[in-house]
Amino acid sequence: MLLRKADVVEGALKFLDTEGLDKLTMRKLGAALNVHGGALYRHFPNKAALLEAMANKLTEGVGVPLPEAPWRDQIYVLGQRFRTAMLAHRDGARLVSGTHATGANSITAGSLVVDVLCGAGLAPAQAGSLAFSLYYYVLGHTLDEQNQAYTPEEEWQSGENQLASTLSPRYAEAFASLMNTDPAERFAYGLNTFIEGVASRIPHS
Amino acid sequence: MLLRKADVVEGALKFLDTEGLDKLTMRKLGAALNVHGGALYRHFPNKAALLEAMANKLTEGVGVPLPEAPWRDQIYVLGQRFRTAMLAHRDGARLVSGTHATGANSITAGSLVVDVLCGAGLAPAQAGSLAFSLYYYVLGHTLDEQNQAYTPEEEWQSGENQLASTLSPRYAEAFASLMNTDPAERFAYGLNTFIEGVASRIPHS
DNA sequence: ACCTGAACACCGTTCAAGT
DNA sequence: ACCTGAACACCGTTCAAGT
Repeated sequence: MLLRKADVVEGALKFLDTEGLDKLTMRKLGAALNVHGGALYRHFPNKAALLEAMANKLTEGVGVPLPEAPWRDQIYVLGQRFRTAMLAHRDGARLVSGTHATGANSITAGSLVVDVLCGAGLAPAQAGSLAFSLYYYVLGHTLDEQNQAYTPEEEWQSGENQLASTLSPRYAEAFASLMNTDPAERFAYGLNTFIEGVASRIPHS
Repeated sequence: MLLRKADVVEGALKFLDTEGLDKLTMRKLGAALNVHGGALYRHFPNKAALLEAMANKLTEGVGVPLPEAPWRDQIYVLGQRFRTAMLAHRDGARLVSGTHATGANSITAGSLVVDVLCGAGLAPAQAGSLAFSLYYYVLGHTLDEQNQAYTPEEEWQSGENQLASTLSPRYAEAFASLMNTDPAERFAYGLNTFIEGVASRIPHS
């Protein structure tokens, strides 16, 4: 029953799906792997390293080579890939957001974005800046989506809605319509809006 | 030496500046206020409620009425206000990102953004969607800024840079230039790029 | 090399009892 | 009403000792 590093990461991601990130503790994960909590330190120097390895595993596919296409489509695909990867596991976005994103996968993905944007006509400095902007948007959106998915409906209702409607009828309408549209649709809308912003930065296009 | 709710929040924000969010524990905050940790539960039902009150206090000024101006300028000001508010305290962005943003201030700020965008010609549903996009960008950017400010330079150097340069020279160049430009400038660039994206969503403008 | 068992130094939270 | 003192049920992490 000896464990390897990859077994621990795999088991941790499985644990994540069934129990959630809040319950992922070294002792409980150990128990799920039929091992004491302390034994996990033979494979990872600390919990943060485990979480980083999990996040890295989660975003594995994001940086694979892109099919030839116009730059807008390529950026769109990269954003969609990143979101889909995080949604593949419960609390995936929170897991990724909590790590330092210093893993190999985020680097290859980031360099892909930069390459695409440079190919579109942007200077490297601007491409890098906008690559991070894209990252913030996708991560933030997916984080919100996933939090609401696992949050009881009532809680959101109580806090936001009642205050909103007394404050600004337009805000109430906007908020209500947000709750009624598919998150994937909202995500795509924001992603394309971002892409149009990027387009405005490209010289003479 | 009796404490009021506001005293606790104020003391907690002061503690945040000197010690950081990671060290902000009920016991230590209590000690800083000359009180035992358990006493804080007379003022807040739990730690999450304290953090939410802190985040709410932090973002107090974001939602104050805007001077008359073109919508682009108004959105720009709102983004700048939000970033500035979070930067005003150590770990301010992390504090805000950890709470459910259900406070009164985030609602007034959000409704301001929606109102401005609707005034610019957007439908409420789209305005709401883009208001969240803006929120994700500003929060994500400020989070990164603030994390790097309190992170030893070496750590970033080791992980990112060495891998990046072997992977893609353009990415390495982009990354290096990012480290050498003022965060405020990068923030403004991304914010204006977002605004141009929003502009592309406005009918016949 | 990998794991157990037990400990250390903490957490958030609760609650009788004091003032 | 607010606080103390002490406890409960946990954490991450370490480390001798086992196999």
